[in-house]
Amino acid sequence: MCPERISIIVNNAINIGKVTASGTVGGINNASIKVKVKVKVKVKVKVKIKIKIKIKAPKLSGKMCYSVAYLEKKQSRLIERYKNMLPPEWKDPIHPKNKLDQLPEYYFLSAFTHPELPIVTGEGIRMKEWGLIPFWVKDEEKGTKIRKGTLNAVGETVFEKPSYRSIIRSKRGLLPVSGFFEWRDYNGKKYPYYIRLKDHDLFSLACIFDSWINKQSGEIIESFSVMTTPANTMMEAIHNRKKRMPLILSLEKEKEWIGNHLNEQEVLELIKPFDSNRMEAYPVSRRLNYSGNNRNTPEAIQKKNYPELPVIQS
DNA sequence: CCAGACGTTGTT
DNA sequence: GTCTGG
DNA sequence: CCAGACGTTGTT
DNA sequence: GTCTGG
Repeated sequence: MCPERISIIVNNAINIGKVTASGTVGGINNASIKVKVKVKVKVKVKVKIKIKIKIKAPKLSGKMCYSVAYLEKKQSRLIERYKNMLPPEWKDPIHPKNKLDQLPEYYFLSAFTHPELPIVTGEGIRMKEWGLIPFWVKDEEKGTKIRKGTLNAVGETVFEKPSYRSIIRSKRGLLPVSGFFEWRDYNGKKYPYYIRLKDHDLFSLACIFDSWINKQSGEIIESFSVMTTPANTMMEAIHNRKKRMPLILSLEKEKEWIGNHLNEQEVLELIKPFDSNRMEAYPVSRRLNYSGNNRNTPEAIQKKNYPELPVIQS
């Protein structure tokens, strides 16, 4: 129940002590507690002590999804892929609303550059920037700051976080990708892996999105965050102590996710690791480790053999 | 009451 | 170790 | 996530 | 916008 040791420092024997300690608390590993102590001296010997204890559960830490490949150039293919969940007018690929025809192929895109990508929503496919700016952000400076940390949204806590808790109920979307990248830490070296589905088709990363209005300029920024969930066995093997992966939705679940009649429980039901058996992964060039390089080249998804690296199976 | 945070990751 | 930039 | 920097002064 | 800490 109690941390292994707590030290209390009392200043001048009158008031204060503020202590932090960590250990196992109530069965929670690595929980940290903050103890605030108020001491009132009554007589020479008698002391009244007030202790307030706050237990903070450890953060769910996670490895994440910060880079993807998007290799589908043709908007018609994209629309075809998602047509059973798009509004009727979207079933016609030449409808004037469709302005996605200039999409290049993206071999490697880093979320940290806030790329603009097509997001499938209940209203259709809309371009949005990666790195969510919550609607309540006051100014551009704050928005720039906050979006560096909203590239991903932890599935288990998404109904609690101020940045996400309201939009998770109504603004859910899909980021179509060809694959994504994760780094494996082996003998102190970082090896990037390209991960995709065995069928090599486009698949969907679940995301949530928001609109932000710049009050100064009137500009509207549409942005999104990719959901994450605990890793499946393959993603765990790509090691990294983090044990997380992006939320991949199966074909059947895609439509449900972007629909607007799910309650909290039903949304949480969808936030589950994807089946390892349907995924594959292989190492790629360590050139991807350097953001100074132009990483958006076909080499990014080319398999590279590292003799020292044990193979990972799905 | 007001001011400030609001996110992710990382680590021994 | 910890922060910043990509 | 990764790599790379990590200080001060002066100036417009 | 809404919660937390002071």
